[in-house]
Amino acid sequence: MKKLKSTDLELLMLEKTAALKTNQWVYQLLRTNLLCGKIAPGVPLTIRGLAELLDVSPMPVREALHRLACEGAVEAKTNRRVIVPLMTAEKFSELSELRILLETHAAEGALPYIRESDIVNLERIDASINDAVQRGDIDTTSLLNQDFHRSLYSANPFQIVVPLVESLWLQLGPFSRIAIDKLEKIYIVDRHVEAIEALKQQNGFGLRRAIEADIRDGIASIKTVEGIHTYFKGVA
Amino acid sequence: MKKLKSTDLELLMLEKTAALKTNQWVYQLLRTNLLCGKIAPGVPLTIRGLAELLDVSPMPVREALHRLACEGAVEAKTNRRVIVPLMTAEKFSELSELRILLETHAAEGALPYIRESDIVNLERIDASINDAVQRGDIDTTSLLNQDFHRSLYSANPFQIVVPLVESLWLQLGPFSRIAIDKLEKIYIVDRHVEAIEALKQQNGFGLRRAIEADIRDGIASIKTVEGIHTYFKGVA
DNA sequence: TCTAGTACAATGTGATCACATTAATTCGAT
DNA sequence: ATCGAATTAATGTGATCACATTGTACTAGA
Repeated sequence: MKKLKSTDLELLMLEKTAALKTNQWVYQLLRTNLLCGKIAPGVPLTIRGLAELLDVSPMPVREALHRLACEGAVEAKTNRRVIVPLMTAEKFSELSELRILLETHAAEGALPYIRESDIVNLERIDASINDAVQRGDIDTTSLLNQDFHRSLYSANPFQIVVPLVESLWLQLGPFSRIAIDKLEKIYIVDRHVEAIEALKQQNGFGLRRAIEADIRDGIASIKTVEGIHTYFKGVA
Repeated sequence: MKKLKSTDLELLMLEKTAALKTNQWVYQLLRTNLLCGKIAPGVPLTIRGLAELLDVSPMPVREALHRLACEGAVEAKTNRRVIVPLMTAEKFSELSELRILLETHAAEGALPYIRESDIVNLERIDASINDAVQRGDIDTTSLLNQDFHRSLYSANPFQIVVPLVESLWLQLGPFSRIAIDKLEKIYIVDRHVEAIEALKQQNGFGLRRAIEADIRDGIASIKTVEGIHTYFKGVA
């Protein structure tokens, strides 16, 4: 079996605009790929390897990896290996509970600040999501889904919780991808529509319910950790 | 009025043991000082300035500041200034609510894993806290108080929430110091004793109540943001 | 005295190098 | 052929430098 190296990764690339500094570009790129689950747990991520792959100096990569480690997206082992941490049933359960705890709070906290333009924007994102689901584009679905949640919570100008939630997303990382993958086939209720409806009615309780249900739908599609592992066996 | 510079800071130092790498040492040192409120909001923190102050190369400082920025302890402005962010009433309120939300959850999640030795340890820490309070040592009180909470939550081996909570502590930063400062004078109920009692009785609800009360006691001692600003006027 | 413009100093970023530590490979003994 | 030791390659960290950008100070003009 061929040994995996950083340079063997197949990453989805972002173009490096002139406005974006190199470190930001590297960070965003790695982050996006982690959120989409393009980097499987266990693959060793090295500074020089990624620098070569992205054709940049090691310095911005070093910075990006440190930040991602701080956010829990990657784990710096005691030896010199940096990997996407493996998932366990307990960890997955705890992460999901925290998502519900923080995101229902964040949604309710955003409710008073929601304006008409925010609702229009959320509806636009949800339409894009449905579009991506139709096309079977999991990466885009995953990223847009996070956009929806982030946009909602960010309506509150005194928002503290978004970075915390993003850390949870990063830690769930590859596995939210599985949820979406399976969810395509059982997409019965659009919880986003429920959430938007609650926003229009200024219904805090309904909003919490919709957000919680949205998260739980994802959880439900991954019943066992075994399911997770078989999934990655299939990918790798 | 004399302009503040990084090199004018009066930091409480940690000795640099051989086991500790330079970057860890710098990070821990800055972090500790931020948690104790030794670095006032608005003071410009520069890489080279801190490097000179700590007598290390700019590189570990660069790394530490990036990490602290990622954790919300410091804020990198769009221009080139890095400062401890200013506090607002809304921010303080939101941070406090999140503390209650996450820490009551964390405490309850740790409850099933609490062993006799954990309780002994917590009692030992609480005794040290009372000791530090007697001496009027605010810095130690503040750090030990965080130790108490962290030790409790960390009893759960599948803990995800501790880094998130630590981020909140860092963002509250200087202001928890005020709470403790004032709390010394009105230390009527020791919520930590209540929490330990609930642990002994495996009383989840009581534990949540004790943790929430502990946090609210701190909040109550800072009634207005005006109080915060006058506090720092007095210090600076 | 105040303001604007210019020159100077300081800063963050990126790059490259040296070094100690760790992983990987090779080679030899059994 | 297999296992273990020694060698070699690779990695993260720390240091230093160059450069573009930004803050600051000084000066000249009104």
